[in-house]
This record gives sequence, structure tokens and C-alpha cells, in this order.
Amino acid sequence: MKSKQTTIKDIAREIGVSPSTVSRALNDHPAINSATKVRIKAKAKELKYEPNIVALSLKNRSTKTIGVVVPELIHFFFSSVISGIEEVAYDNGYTVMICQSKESYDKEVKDVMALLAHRVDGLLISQAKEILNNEHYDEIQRRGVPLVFFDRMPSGVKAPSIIIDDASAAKEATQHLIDRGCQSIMHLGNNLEMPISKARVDGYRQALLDSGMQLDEDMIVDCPTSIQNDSYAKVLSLLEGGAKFDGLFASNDLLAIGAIKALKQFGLSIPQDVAVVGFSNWNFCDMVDPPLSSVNQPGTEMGRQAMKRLLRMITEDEENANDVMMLDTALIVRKSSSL
Amino acid sequence: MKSKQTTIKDIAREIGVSPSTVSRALNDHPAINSATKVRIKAKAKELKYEPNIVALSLKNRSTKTIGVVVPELIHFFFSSVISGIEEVAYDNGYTVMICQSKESYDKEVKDVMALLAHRVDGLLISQAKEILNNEHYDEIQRRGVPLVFFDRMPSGVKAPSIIIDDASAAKEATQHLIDRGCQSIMHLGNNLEMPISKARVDGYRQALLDSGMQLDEDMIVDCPTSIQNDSYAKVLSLLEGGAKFDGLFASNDLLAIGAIKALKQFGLSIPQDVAVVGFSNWNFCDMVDPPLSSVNQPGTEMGRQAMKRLLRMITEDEENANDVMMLDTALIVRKSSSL
DNA sequence: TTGTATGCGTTATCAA
DNA sequence: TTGATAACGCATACAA
Repeated sequence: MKSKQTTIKDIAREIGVSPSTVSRALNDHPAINSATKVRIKAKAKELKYEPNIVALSLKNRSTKTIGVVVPELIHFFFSSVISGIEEVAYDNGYTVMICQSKESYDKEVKDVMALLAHRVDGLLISQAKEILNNEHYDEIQRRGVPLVFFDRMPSGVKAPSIIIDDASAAKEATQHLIDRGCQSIMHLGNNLEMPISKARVDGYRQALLDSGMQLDEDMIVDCPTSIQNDSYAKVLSLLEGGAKFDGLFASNDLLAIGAIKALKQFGLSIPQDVAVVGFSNWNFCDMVDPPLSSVNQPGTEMGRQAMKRLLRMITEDEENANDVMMLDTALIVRKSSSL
Repeated sequence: MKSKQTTIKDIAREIGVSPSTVSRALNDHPAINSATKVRIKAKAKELKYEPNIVALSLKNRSTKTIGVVVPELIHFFFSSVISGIEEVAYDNGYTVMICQSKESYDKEVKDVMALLAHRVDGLLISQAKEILNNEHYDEIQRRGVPLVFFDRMPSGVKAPSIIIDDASAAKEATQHLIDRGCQSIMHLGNNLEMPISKARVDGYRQALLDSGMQLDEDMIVDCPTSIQNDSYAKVLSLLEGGAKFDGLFASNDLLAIGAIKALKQFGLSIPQDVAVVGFSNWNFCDMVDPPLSSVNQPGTEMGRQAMKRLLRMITEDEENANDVMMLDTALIVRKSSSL
């Protein structure tokens, strides 16, 4: 089956030279007769020769492949990140192997081990929600494989990361609601165990404090599943329980949309009665009704930067560092929070 | 850097046996002393040995890797397909290498060649919108690499495909509008050059014919970019030009959403004045206002079936076939087309 | 300028 | 039961 792939030997045999001569010709080695070089190249093209990357990888001890582990591919944000990663990777002669942890710790470990077995030259990871320990990250580093985290980084691992400033982005979003005149702002968190969720809560808190507003812990609601049904149910029951608020900052867009559904159903109008802001700026934000204000995360740029940082580690063979690059977010204001 | 990866030789040296003995122990070869086997396995675990898949691939002439080329990862449908592919691949000991053609012919060719250079054991492809020729597909087959298409298949290539019945799905959607009482139905196509788009137009036509309705070619509008802005602009200008219709079937959800925006802006209400149905059942269909009726494409299942079909080709080493598996779609009726 | 030998990590074959 | 050898495809140090 696989026998139809042309090798360097096939060319050598046809032309009547040794395989090493062919190798030299194909790689434009200086020490080679230009006439034979031309003949060899012509024959290579004729036979549609393509170097066997597997053999090259073995020889060079480098696969020119990097491994990526994301929580979920269907999330618009993560697919954007991947586009950025691929862009830079391809430009530098690397290919990308993508795995989805599906937010599971076990899957993440399995993915990492598989990527390691494939001898990827580096790893780009965004941590799953389910966090048990950091042993697999340690193992990556023990093997001397470069590692960079993006968006969701663990604590206690000495590796570079590219993230956004979740706290300040959340603060900006909350401040926007305050500026708009909101007196009582609810926050819908997603899985408050996660570092990035905590950071967003902190930002929310800080904005309230800075404006001298009351901080009511009951106004911070966790929706662990991140599905809009979750926030829909929670918000509806809160409203039915008599909760009053005129602003809502959700730590992701799906939660915001679930909440909007509940608010509408309860007879409230948006943004007049309640102004709403989401997080991530998913592609559907301007399709929903009303269009949803949201914090834009620069996914593609994050992917580019993460890949660039990884390349530096690979090529410069540098010591483990743990620098953190924070990318700018931008609050995109739409009708859900402005008239 | 890469030197920290344990090899079979390291274990051999530490234990004082030959590499072949280690290999046998690790692979549970029958001809081996069980005592040394235990010692070797213990040492392997201690040293966190992991077989070098690159070396194995070279030896076995099989990478246990399959290549996937999709038009765009950010499309909900394609990410679903990939989940299905990965699921079956992993269960069978394969890993997956994903490329995005970004709808470009050149990129698709580059991706295919890169995957081929990586010596993937098989290829799963969904064709880009931009179609120039089939040479790269021929090259795949010339090399004896198994190939299966999914969703978007080319014509004239002898390879199996897993698709949906676009014509009958489109017919069902159109019929639904007719049943609902629509007298004049517009169709928004996406890039009518594409086979699947043509099939959807055919289905639309067939439904009208079967119901004895008038077929007005002006009611078939191409929106090549598939972006909602495109359909928004087109529909708005049609309305302003005096076009009348009370039903709209769009060949993808984005187009439907753009159209809805135009309709609303023109003061029409949905579904009272115009009933709308989309295609693909993106995750945002129940988030928009009104929730969008749409044809559900079984993405994950398509991925599973495509991967299964490919596995059969790989393991059974069968002749090139060109069987087509059609997966069932289901029209999901929401408020945009029902009261 | 070209050919030969060697090794990357692994396993199958043959010999011991 | 174990070890030595060769081979997968390629690049390179060395010899010619």
C-alpha cells in the first residue's frame, strides 16, 4: 500500500548515482556537479518525490510538529486561537497537532502523553476546567520539551503564558455598567474554581469598590456548566424570588444569553430595565436580540503570540522562564447595554 | 534538549541486557524470561519510558496518524465533525492531524501535500469552496493513501464519501414553508458553483414543482461569501426594489440571520410576514430572535462514519470504491417559521 | 565531485 | 532465552 511513495533510493537507482548524491542534489549541497544536480531534480519532480518527514524527524530528532491542547474546539475563541497558531507555525515550517481535552483532566493528561510520544517539538496548552494536579506539566518539562500556556494557565508551573488581563477586562465591563447608571449589578460566574473566573470576579468587585458601591455576595452567582440553560434557570428563579438588579455582567456570552432569555420571559426589557454585558465576543453576539455587549478576547493574536513564544524557546534553547504576556481586550458595546 | 527522552537503549544499559531483549519484554514477546521481563518493565516505568512513535512509524511504514482537511475550524459544523473523527480515531489508536484550507484551493493542495509528506495513513477531506481541479486527489490515490470525503465531495474522484442528502433536506425545508402556507418562497444560496449548493437549489425547485407552484428564477439569489452582511445587503435591496415573498429558505444559517435583520429593518415581522428556515442548525439558532428553524446536519455522526470508513480502507486494504453514505438530516422547527 | 559507512529508535530475523 | 544484525529513509562525516 504505502510502497508507492518515492524514496531517495528510487531516484538514485533510476539515475545511476548513490543515494547520498541524490540527497545532496535535493538539498542544494555546495559540493555537487550542477549537471547531475539538474538531472536529479528533474527526476525527483518526475517521480513526484517528497521527502519522508518521518525519516527526517528520526534523523534530526525534531518532528517540526507542535502539539496543541485546547478544552473544546467548538468554542469560537479556541478555534480563533488555533488559526493564529497555525498561521505562525506554517510560516516557520511547523505543522500542528490538535487535541481537545473536553475539559477533562484525564483526557488532558492522555493528550499530553500522546503528543509527547509523537515527539512534538513543543507544546501549547490551555488548561481544562477539571484540575487535579500539575504532574503532566512537570513531565513535559522533565523531558526538556518547550511548553507555553495560553488563556488558561495553571499556578505553580514555571512556563511562559499568553493571557488576557481577566481582572481588568471584567472591571472595565462592570465599570461600563456603572457608568451607564446601573445601581445594582449581578455577576454570573462560570465555574468559580477556575483562576480566570476568579480573576473576573475580582475585577467585578474592584469596579464596585472603586465606585463606592455596595458589594452583595448574593449577587455573585456561579453557573458551573457554562451552558445558557444553566444561567436561564438560575436567573429566572432569582427573579421569581424577588431579586432586583438593573445590570448584569456574565463571565461568558452563553451565560449572558441564557440570562437575557430569563429576563425577557420575566417581562423585563433590555437594556432599559437591565443592561447586560457578556465575555468573549462570540461570533453570535451581534446576531442575538438585542445584540450583546461583550469583552472581545483577541483569540487569533493570542495564538500567534503563543506560537511565537514557543518558537523562541525551541530555537533559542533557552532556560525555562515564566514570563506572562497580557493581551489587550476591548469592550464591544452593543444594544444590550446602551440605548 | 531532546536528549532527556528515555530510549530502549537506556533501559538496556541500566539493566545490562541487549536492546532487543528490552524490546521483547516491553512488547510481551513470548520468548522471554519472565523474571527479566519484570525487571525491565519496572525500570521502564522508573525511567518513564515511552516508545518513540517516530521510530516506530519509520519501521512500520505506518504513522497511525490520519490527516483531516476542513474548510474552516470555526464553523460549528466542522468542529462537530472533527469531534466525531477524533472519537473513533482515538478508540482505534490513531491520532489526527487537522488542517484548514480556509476555502482556498491552493491552501488545500498545500495541506494535502504536507499531510502526505507526514506519511499519514489516510486522509479525510471536505473540499474548499474554491475548486480548480482534482490533481491533488489523484496524487493521493496514486500513492496508495486511503481517502474519504465528507460533506463536500468533488465530482469525478473515485473515493467513498459520507454526506447528507442536500437535495432532500432542502426539499423538506421548502416543503415545510409551503405547508405553512407560504405562496412565494425565496432561496438564498451560498456559492451556487458548489455541488452541495446546487443540490440544495434542486431540492428547493423540486418542492415547488411538486406543489405545482410557480418557479421564478429571480427568487434564487446567490450570496457567495456566506457572511450575514452579504444576505443582509442583498435582501434589503430586493425589498427596497419591491420584491414580495412570504417565505425564505437560506442554504446556511448565517445567510438566514442576515436576511432576518434586513426583513426586520424593513418593518416585516417573522414569521407572520415572512417565514424563515436556515441550514446547518448552528449552535446559535436558538439564541437569535426569533429562534431560527434550521436543517440539522449530524456533524459528529458524519465524523464518526467517515473515520470508520477510512479505517476499513486502511485495515482491509481494499480497492478504491466510491460508495456514498447519506446521513439523515432533521428539520428543526423553531419560531422563525411557526407561530 | 562522488560513494561508503554510520546512526537516529525500534523490531524482525537469525544465530548462539 | 538472549544477543547481534539489518532495515525503515535520510543526511552527513569521512574516504576516495
